[in-house]
Amino acid sequence: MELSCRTEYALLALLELAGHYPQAEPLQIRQIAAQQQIPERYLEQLLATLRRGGFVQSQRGAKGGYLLTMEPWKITLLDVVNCLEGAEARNRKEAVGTLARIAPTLESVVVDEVWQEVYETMRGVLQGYTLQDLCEQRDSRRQMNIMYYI
Amino acid sequence: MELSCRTEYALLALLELAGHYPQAEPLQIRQIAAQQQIPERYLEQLLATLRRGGFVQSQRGAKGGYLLTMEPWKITLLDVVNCLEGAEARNRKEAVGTLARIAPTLESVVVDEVWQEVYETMRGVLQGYTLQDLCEQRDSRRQMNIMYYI
DNA sequence: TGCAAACCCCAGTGGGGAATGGGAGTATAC
DNA sequence: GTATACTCCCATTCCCCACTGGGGTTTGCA
Repeated sequence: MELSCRTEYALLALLELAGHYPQAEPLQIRQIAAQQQIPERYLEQLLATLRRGGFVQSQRGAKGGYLLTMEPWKITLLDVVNCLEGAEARNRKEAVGTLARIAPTLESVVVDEVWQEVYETMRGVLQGYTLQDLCEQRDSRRQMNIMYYI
Repeated sequence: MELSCRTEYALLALLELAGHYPQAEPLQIRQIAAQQQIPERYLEQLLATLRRGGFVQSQRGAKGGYLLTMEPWKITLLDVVNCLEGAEARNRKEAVGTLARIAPTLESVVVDEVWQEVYETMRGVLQGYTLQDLCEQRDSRRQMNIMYYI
Protein backbone atom coordinates (compact mmCIF):
# COMPACT_ATOMS: atom_id res chain seq x y z
CA MET A 1 0.00 0.00 0.00
CA GLU A 2 2.25 2.72 -1.23
CA LEU A 3 0.52 5.97 -2.18
CA SER A 4 3.87 7.05 -3.56
CA CYS A 5 4.81 9.34 -6.36
CA ARG A 6 4.47 6.44 -8.79
CA THR A 7 0.84 5.92 -7.92
CA GLU A 8 -0.04 9.60 -8.05
CA TYR A 9 1.50 10.02 -11.48
CA ALA A 10 -0.27 6.97 -12.84
CA LEU A 11 -3.55 8.20 -11.43
CA LEU A 12 -3.11 11.63 -13.00
CA ALA A 13 -2.40 10.02 -16.35
CA LEU A 14 -5.49 7.86 -16.07
CA LEU A 15 -7.57 10.92 -15.19
CA GLU A 16 -6.25 12.67 -18.24
CA LEU A 17 -7.22 9.67 -20.37
CA ALA A 18 -10.58 9.37 -18.66
CA GLY A 19 -11.30 12.99 -19.52
CA HIS A 20 -11.14 12.08 -23.20
CA TYR A 21 -13.07 8.84 -22.95
CA PRO A 22 -14.44 7.32 -25.14
CA GLN A 23 -12.68 9.28 -27.85
CA ALA A 24 -11.00 7.18 -30.54
CA GLU A 25 -8.02 9.54 -30.75
CA PRO A 26 -5.23 8.26 -28.53
CA LEU A 27 -3.40 10.59 -26.15
CA GLN A 28 0.36 10.76 -26.39
CA ILE A 29 2.80 10.48 -23.52
CA ARG A 30 4.13 13.93 -24.30
CA GLN A 31 0.69 15.50 -24.04
CA ILE A 32 -0.13 13.79 -20.75
CA ALA A 33 3.26 14.61 -19.31
CA ALA A 34 2.99 18.26 -20.27
CA GLN A 35 -0.57 18.57 -19.02
CA GLN A 36 0.15 16.98 -15.66
CA GLN A 37 3.78 18.11 -15.33
CA ILE A 38 5.15 14.58 -15.07
CA PRO A 39 8.68 13.64 -16.27
CA GLU A 40 8.13 12.23 -19.72
CA ARG A 41 10.46 9.24 -19.61
CA TYR A 42 9.25 8.23 -16.20
CA LEU A 43 5.60 8.41 -17.21
CA GLU A 44 6.48 6.14 -20.09
CA GLN A 45 7.42 3.39 -17.64
CA LEU A 46 4.33 3.89 -15.54
CA LEU A 47 2.11 3.65 -18.60
CA ALA A 48 3.84 0.39 -19.49
CA THR A 49 2.86 -0.91 -16.07
CA LEU A 50 -0.71 0.25 -16.56
CA ARG A 51 -0.76 -1.43 -19.95
CA ARG A 52 0.42 -4.72 -18.48
CA GLY A 53 -2.27 -4.28 -15.85
CA GLY A 54 -4.90 -3.99 -18.57
CA PHE A 55 -6.02 -0.44 -17.80
CA VAL A 56 -4.81 1.12 -21.03
CA GLN A 57 -3.93 0.00 -24.50
CA SER A 58 -1.24 1.54 -26.60
CA GLN A 59 -1.10 2.29 -30.27
CA ARG A 60 2.34 2.41 -31.77
CA GLY A 61 3.60 4.44 -34.66
CA ALA A 62 2.79 7.94 -35.81
CA LYS A 63 -0.49 9.28 -34.41
CA GLY A 64 -0.19 6.61 -31.77
CA GLY A 65 -0.66 6.96 -28.03
CA TYR A 66 -2.72 5.55 -25.19
CA LEU A 67 -6.39 4.79 -24.66
CA LEU A 68 -8.40 3.62 -21.68
CA THR A 69 -9.58 0.05 -22.07
CA MET A 70 -12.31 0.23 -19.43
CA GLU A 71 -15.07 2.65 -18.62
CA PRO A 72 -13.91 5.25 -16.08
CA TRP A 73 -16.66 4.31 -13.65
CA LYS A 74 -15.41 0.74 -13.53
CA ILE A 75 -11.90 1.64 -12.37
CA THR A 76 -11.49 2.28 -8.66
CA LEU A 77 -8.49 3.96 -7.11
CA LEU A 78 -7.80 0.70 -5.31
CA ASP A 79 -7.44 -1.04 -8.66
CA VAL A 80 -4.85 1.50 -9.72
CA VAL A 81 -2.92 1.34 -6.46
CA ASN A 82 -2.87 -2.45 -6.58
CA CYS A 83 -1.62 -2.38 -10.15
CA LEU A 84 1.28 -0.09 -9.35
CA GLU A 85 2.19 -1.51 -6.01
CA GLY A 86 2.09 -5.15 -7.00
CA ALA A 87 3.77 -4.42 -10.30
CA GLU A 88 6.32 -6.98 -11.39
CA ALA A 89 8.69 -8.47 -8.87
CA ARG A 90 8.13 -6.03 -6.06
CA ASN A 91 8.99 -9.18 -4.26
CA ARG A 92 10.32 -7.78 -1.02
CA LYS A 93 7.46 -5.43 -0.26
CA GLU A 94 5.11 -7.92 1.29
CA ALA A 95 7.69 -9.05 3.80
CA VAL A 96 8.19 -5.58 5.22
CA GLY A 97 6.77 -6.61 8.54
CA THR A 98 8.30 -10.06 8.79
CA LEU A 99 11.70 -8.79 7.77
CA ALA A 100 14.22 -11.58 8.15
CA ARG A 101 12.43 -12.74 11.25
CA ILE A 102 12.50 -16.48 11.61
CA ALA A 103 9.91 -16.84 14.34
CA PRO A 104 7.56 -13.84 14.58
CA THR A 105 7.27 -12.59 18.11
CA LEU A 106 3.97 -12.25 19.85
CA GLU A 107 4.31 -8.49 19.73
CA SER A 108 5.00 -8.41 16.02
CA VAL A 109 1.89 -10.46 15.39
CA VAL A 110 -0.21 -7.99 17.34
CA VAL A 111 1.32 -5.03 15.50
CA ASP A 112 0.76 -6.72 12.17
CA GLU A 113 -2.88 -7.18 13.04
CA VAL A 114 -3.28 -3.47 13.63
CA TRP A 115 -1.52 -2.71 10.39
CA GLN A 116 -3.74 -5.06 8.49
CA GLU A 117 -6.66 -3.14 9.92
CA VAL A 118 -5.10 0.15 8.83
CA TYR A 119 -4.52 -1.15 5.33
CA GLU A 120 -8.05 -2.49 5.21
CA THR A 121 -9.52 0.93 6.00
CA MET A 122 -7.24 2.48 3.38
CA ARG A 123 -8.50 -0.01 0.85
CA GLY A 124 -12.02 0.84 1.88
CA VAL A 125 -11.55 4.53 1.12
CA LEU A 126 -9.71 3.88 -2.12
CA GLN A 127 -12.37 1.47 -3.29
CA GLY A 128 -14.99 4.15 -2.76
CA TYR A 129 -13.68 6.32 -5.58
CA THR A 130 -13.65 5.64 -9.30
CA LEU A 131 -11.90 7.57 -12.03
CA GLN A 132 -15.31 8.88 -12.97
CA ASP A 133 -15.80 10.29 -9.47
CA LEU A 134 -12.51 12.16 -9.60
CA CYS A 135 -13.29 13.51 -13.05
CA GLU A 136 -16.55 14.89 -11.74
CA GLN A 137 -14.82 16.43 -8.78
CA ARG A 138 -12.36 18.03 -11.14
CA ASP A 139 -15.14 19.37 -13.33
CA SER A 140 -17.07 20.88 -10.47
CA ARG A 141 -13.87 22.34 -9.11
CA ARG A 142 -13.18 23.81 -12.52
CA GLN A 143 -16.59 25.43 -12.47
CA MET A 144 -15.84 26.85 -9.04
CA ASN A 145 -12.63 28.36 -10.33
CA ILE A 146 -14.38 29.97 -13.27
CA MET A 147 -17.01 31.42 -10.94
CA TYR A 148 -14.27 32.72 -8.72
CA TYR A 149 -12.67 34.71 -11.49
CA ILE A 150 -15.91 36.41 -12.61
CA MET B 1 2.35 8.39 7.07
CA GLU B 2 4.91 5.70 6.70
CA LEU B 3 4.10 2.45 8.51
CA SER B 4 7.59 1.37 7.54
CA CYS B 5 10.08 -0.93 9.16
CA ARG B 6 11.29 1.97 11.29
CA THR B 7 7.89 2.49 12.84
CA GLU B 8 7.27 -1.18 13.47
CA TYR B 9 10.60 -1.63 15.22
CA ALA B 10 10.05 1.43 17.39
CA LEU B 11 6.61 0.20 18.30
CA LEU B 12 7.91 -3.23 19.27
CA ALA B 13 10.55 -1.63 21.47
CA LEU B 14 7.94 0.53 23.15
CA LEU B 15 5.77 -2.52 23.73
CA GLU B 16 8.69 -4.27 25.33
CA LEU B 17 9.25 -1.29 27.59
CA ALA B 18 5.55 -0.96 28.34
CA GLY B 19 5.50 -4.58 29.44
CA HIS B 20 7.89 -3.67 32.23
CA TYR B 21 6.22 -0.45 33.21
CA PRO B 22 6.51 1.08 35.77
CA GLN B 23 9.55 -0.87 36.79
CA ALA B 24 12.55 1.20 37.88
CA GLU B 25 14.99 -1.18 36.21
CA PRO B 26 15.84 0.12 32.75
CA LEU B 27 15.83 -2.21 29.75
CA GLN B 28 18.91 -2.35 27.57
CA ILE B 29 19.06 -2.12 23.83
CA ARG B 30 20.56 -5.57 23.66
CA GLN B 31 17.70 -7.14 25.57
CA ILE B 32 15.02 -5.43 23.51
CA ALA B 33 16.79 -6.27 20.28
CA ALA B 34 17.16 -9.92 21.23
CA GLN B 35 13.58 -10.19 22.45
CA GLN B 36 12.08 -8.61 19.34
CA GLN B 37 14.70 -9.76 16.86
CA ILE B 38 15.64 -6.25 15.79
CA PRO B 39 19.15 -5.33 14.55
CA GLU B 40 20.88 -3.94 17.59
CA ARG B 41 22.66 -0.98 16.08
CA TYR B 42 19.61 0.07 14.14
CA LEU B 43 17.38 -0.07 17.18
CA GLU B 44 19.87 2.19 18.88
CA GLN B 45 19.09 4.95 16.39
CA LEU B 46 15.36 4.47 16.68
CA LEU B 47 15.51 4.71 20.46
CA ALA B 48 17.43 7.96 20.05
CA THR B 49 14.53 9.26 17.99
CA LEU B 50 12.05 8.10 20.60
CA ARG B 51 14.13 9.78 23.28
CA ARG B 52 14.15 13.07 21.39
CA GLY B 53 10.41 12.64 20.98
CA GLY B 54 10.03 12.35 24.73
CA PHE B 55 8.65 8.81 24.83
CA VAL B 56 11.60 7.24 26.62
CA GLN B 57 14.45 8.37 28.79
CA SER B 58 17.87 6.84 28.76
CA GLN B 59 20.31 6.06 31.49
CA ARG B 60 23.94 5.85 30.50
CA GLY B 61 26.65 3.71 31.98
CA ALA B 62 26.58 0.24 33.45
CA LYS B 63 23.10 -0.95 34.43
CA GLY B 64 21.83 1.73 32.11
CA GLY B 65 19.15 1.38 29.50
CA TYR B 66 15.78 2.83 28.59
CA LEU B 67 12.56 3.59 30.42
CA LEU B 68 9.13 4.76 29.34
CA THR B 69 8.48 8.33 30.39
CA MET B 70 4.69 8.17 30.00
CA GLU B 71 2.00 5.77 31.06
CA PRO B 72 1.32 3.17 28.35
CA TRP B 73 -2.35 4.10 28.14
CA LYS B 74 -1.43 7.68 27.26
CA ILE B 75 0.62 6.78 24.19
CA THR B 76 -1.36 6.15 21.02
CA LEU B 77 0.05 4.47 17.95
CA LEU B 78 -0.50 7.72 16.10
CA ASP B 79 1.86 9.46 18.51
CA VAL B 80 4.54 6.90 17.75
CA VAL B 81 4.05 7.07 14.00
CA ASN B 82 4.20 10.85 14.06
CA CYS B 83 7.38 10.78 16.10
CA LEU B 84 9.16 8.47 13.69
CA GLU B 85 7.81 9.87 10.50
CA GLY B 86 8.30 13.51 11.35
CA ALA B 87 11.67 12.80 12.91
CA GLU B 88 14.30 15.39 12.24
CA ALA B 89 14.50 17.03 8.89
CA ARG B 90 12.24 14.68 7.02
CA ASN B 91 11.59 17.90 5.22
CA ARG B 92 10.75 16.55 1.81
CA LYS B 93 8.17 14.02 2.90
CA GLU B 94 5.19 16.37 2.97
CA ALA B 95 5.86 17.52 -0.55
CA VAL B 96 5.63 14.01 -1.96
CA GLY B 97 2.56 14.91 -3.94
CA THR B 98 3.63 18.36 -5.06
CA LEU B 99 6.98 17.11 -6.24
CA ALA B 100 8.75 19.91 -8.08
CA ARG B 101 5.46 21.10 -9.45
CA ILE B 102 5.29 24.84 -9.79
CA ALA B 103 1.57 25.22 -10.38
CA PRO B 104 -0.44 22.23 -9.12
CA THR B 105 -2.86 20.98 -11.72
CA LEU B 106 -6.54 20.65 -11.06
CA GLU B 107 -6.22 16.89 -11.16
CA SER B 108 -3.38 16.79 -8.67
CA VAL B 109 -5.43 18.86 -6.25
CA VAL B 110 -8.30 16.40 -6.50
CA VAL B 111 -5.99 13.44 -6.00
CA ASP B 112 -4.37 15.13 -3.02
CA GLU B 113 -7.78 15.62 -1.47
CA VAL B 114 -8.47 11.91 -1.69
CA TRP B 115 -5.10 11.13 -0.22
CA GLN B 116 -5.66 13.49 2.65
CA GLU B 117 -8.86 11.59 3.31
CA VAL B 118 -6.99 8.29 3.23
CA TYR B 119 -4.37 9.59 5.64
CA GLU B 120 -7.09 10.95 7.89
CA THR B 121 -8.75 7.54 8.18
CA MET B 122 -5.38 5.96 8.86
CA ARG B 123 -4.80 8.45 11.64
CA GLY B 124 -8.24 7.62 12.98
CA VAL B 125 -7.42 3.94 13.30
CA LEU B 126 -3.97 4.56 14.76
CA GLN B 127 -5.34 6.98 17.31
CA GLY B 128 -7.74 4.29 18.50
CA TYR B 129 -4.98 2.12 19.93
CA THR B 130 -2.67 2.78 22.85
CA LEU B 131 0.40 0.84 23.92
CA GLN B 132 -1.71 -0.47 26.76
CA ASP B 133 -4.26 -1.87 24.31
CA LEU B 134 -1.60 -3.74 22.37
CA CYS B 135 -0.08 -5.10 25.57
CA GLU B 136 -3.46 -6.47 26.57
CA GLN B 137 -3.93 -8.02 23.16
CA ARG B 138 -0.55 -9.62 23.50
CA ASP B 139 -1.38 -10.97 26.95
CA SER B 140 -4.67 -12.47 25.88
CA ARG B 141 -3.01 -13.93 22.84
CA ARG B 142 -0.36 -15.41 25.07
CA GLN B 143 -3.08 -17.02 27.16
CA MET B 144 -4.61 -18.43 23.99
CA ASN B 145 -1.30 -19.96 23.00
CA ILE B 146 -0.87 -21.55 26.39
CA MET B 147 -4.36 -23.00 26.17
CA TYR B 148 -3.57 -24.30 22.73
CA TYR B 149 -0.60 -26.29 23.91
CA ILE B 150 -2.50 -27.96 26.76
C1' DT C 1 10.24 3.19 -50.02
C1' DG C 2 11.89 6.54 -46.81
C1' DC C 3 11.30 8.86 -42.66
C1' DA C 4 9.64 10.76 -38.67
C1' DA C 5 6.61 10.02 -34.82
C1' DA C 6 5.48 7.31 -31.35
C1' DC C 7 6.00 3.30 -28.19
C1' DC C 8 9.34 -0.18 -26.14
C1' DC C 9 13.35 -2.23 -23.42
C1' DC C 10 17.49 -1.89 -20.63
C1' DA C 11 20.98 0.30 -18.26
C1' DG C 12 22.45 3.68 -15.56
C1' DT C 13 22.52 8.10 -11.64
C1' DG C 14 21.26 10.41 -7.14
C1' DG C 15 19.01 10.54 -2.72
C1' DG C 16 16.82 8.38 1.25
C1' DG C 17 15.77 4.35 4.25
C1' DA C 18 17.80 0.10 6.41
C1' DA C 19 21.32 -1.44 8.35
C1' DT C 20 26.53 -1.76 10.11
C1' DG C 21 30.92 -0.17 12.37
C1' DG C 22 34.18 2.49 15.14
C1' DG C 23 34.90 4.88 18.46
C1' DA C 24 33.85 8.63 22.42
C1' DG C 25 31.21 9.70 26.62
C1' DT C 26 29.31 8.23 31.20
C1' DA C 27 27.83 5.72 35.10
C1' DT C 28 28.31 1.52 38.14
C1' DA C 29 31.36 -2.18 40.20
C1' DC C 30 35.41 -3.84 42.16
C1' DG D 1 41.07 4.66 40.38
C1' DT D 2 40.69 1.57 37.02
C1' DA D 3 37.92 -1.81 34.62
C1' DT D 4 33.52 -2.69 32.80
C1' DA D 5 29.04 -1.99 30.80
C1' DC D 6 26.24 0.65 28.90
C1' DT D 7 24.54 4.86 25.88
C1' DC D 8 25.76 8.27 22.34
C1' DC D 9 27.42 10.21 17.86
C1' DC D 10 29.50 10.15 13.17
C1' DA D 11 30.45 7.85 9.00
C1' DT D 12 29.81 4.11 5.67
C1' DT D 13 27.51 0.44 2.95
C1' DC D 14 23.57 -1.59 0.43
C1' DC D 15 19.23 -1.42 -1.93
C1' DC D 16 15.02 0.65 -3.79
C1' DC D 17 12.56 4.61 -5.82
C1' DA D 18 12.46 8.69 -8.84
C1' DC D 19 14.38 9.94 -12.83
C1' DT D 20 17.46 10.15 -17.18
C1' DG D 21 19.49 8.33 -21.40
C1' DG D 22 20.50 5.36 -25.36
C1' DG D 23 19.23 2.74 -28.26
C1' DG D 24 15.57 -0.43 -30.88
C1' DT D 25 10.90 -1.49 -32.97
C1' DT D 26 6.46 -0.46 -34.90
C1' DT D 27 3.48 2.36 -37.53
C1' DG D 28 1.38 6.18 -40.41
C1' DC D 29 2.12 9.07 -44.17
C1' DA D 30 4.22 11.48 -48.14
